[in-house]
Amino acid sequence: MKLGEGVEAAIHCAATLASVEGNSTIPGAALAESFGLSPSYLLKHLNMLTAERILESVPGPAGGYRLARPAERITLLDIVLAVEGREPAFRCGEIRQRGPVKIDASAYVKPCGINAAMLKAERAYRAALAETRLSDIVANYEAEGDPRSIAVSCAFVERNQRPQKSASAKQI
Amino acid sequence: MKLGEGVEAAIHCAATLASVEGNSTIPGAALAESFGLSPSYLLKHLNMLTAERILESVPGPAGGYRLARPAERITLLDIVLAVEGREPAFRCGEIRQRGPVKIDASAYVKPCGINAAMLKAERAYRAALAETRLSDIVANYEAEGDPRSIAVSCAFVERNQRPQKSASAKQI
DNA sequence: TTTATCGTGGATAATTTCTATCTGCAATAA
DNA sequence: TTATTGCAGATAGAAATTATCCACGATAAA
Repeated sequence: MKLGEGVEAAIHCAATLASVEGNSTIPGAALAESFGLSPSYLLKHLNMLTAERILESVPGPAGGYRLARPAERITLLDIVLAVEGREPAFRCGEIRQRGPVKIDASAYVKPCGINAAMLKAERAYRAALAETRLSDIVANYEAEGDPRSIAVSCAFVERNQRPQKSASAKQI
Repeated sequence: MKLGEGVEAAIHCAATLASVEGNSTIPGAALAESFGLSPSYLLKHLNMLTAERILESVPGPAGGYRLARPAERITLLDIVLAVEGREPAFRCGEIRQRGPVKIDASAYVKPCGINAAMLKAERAYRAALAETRLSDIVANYEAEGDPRSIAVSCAFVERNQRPQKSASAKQI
């Protein structure tokens, strides 16, 4: 069981974007630099977040990314599913049926109990992720984070956010 | 987020071994054949289960594998951790510190809030897995599984289980 | 004692997934 | 128009997973 490291980057970017004012945006390249990540690859993850309507992108010079809705309505589950995909971690290969003794497929119509138990656990996992909102992450960081680290973050946002004229963004 | 397919095989094997009588064993090759898996690779997973004291192995011509303790005291979590390892799915790479703006490391002594939230979710996942015992899986299968499928399983165990003289098994 | 069966561990290869980069294209503010 | 930015696709490298093979030690049965 493993999560791609893109998840961490995606959450950090979303948390950063939660701090921009109004409908301002931050360019993807700036986000990549602030986390020491390769821009090309980070954009892949940002695109996935955009495709899932978690971020909005504004093209053109002065463009960039911003949250598609308030941080109170974005959960960690939203972000994890956008980056990692919606498929469950456990996929039943129905190896029960793969042995040498072949019987009618109708004997396997009932879902495998093992699969059910694994999916139940994954529901618990997703439920826990769904309980944490992006705004909780930001609030906790602002309340308990080190002042020096917060100062760096605020300075970064100040320096890179770009106000947008209208609320227009990419409509898919 | 993904689980290796060895997990499914491991759980099925453990469930099968839960049906053998007394201290009898089943050879790994027989288990592999019954699930249509490559023997060489399945044995790797069985070895991990053995190393984690979930299975016991008996060498020699009449040897094989059996549960190391009653199915009531084996949970899905035991098996998943044995096969997939104990490391959490989310590993915080502390990308907060990787940007161009370097400040003292003491600013990052507090654990990342994102990491805490992800680990909390994983605890929920593991707790759910720990609630399901191997005996539950077997009982559910015997109660609700298709009779034809159960007949095949029982016949397989009958055909391949091998009584052992003593309770001796590999002592690591 | 000999032999055949079985588990163990290491080495190795094939396959897939993840990570990373590059390039051309579309959109848009200046 | 021009420069900046996001977007999509192709591609390649790295790493993990999956799979196979072989030599070895242990052991029950002949």
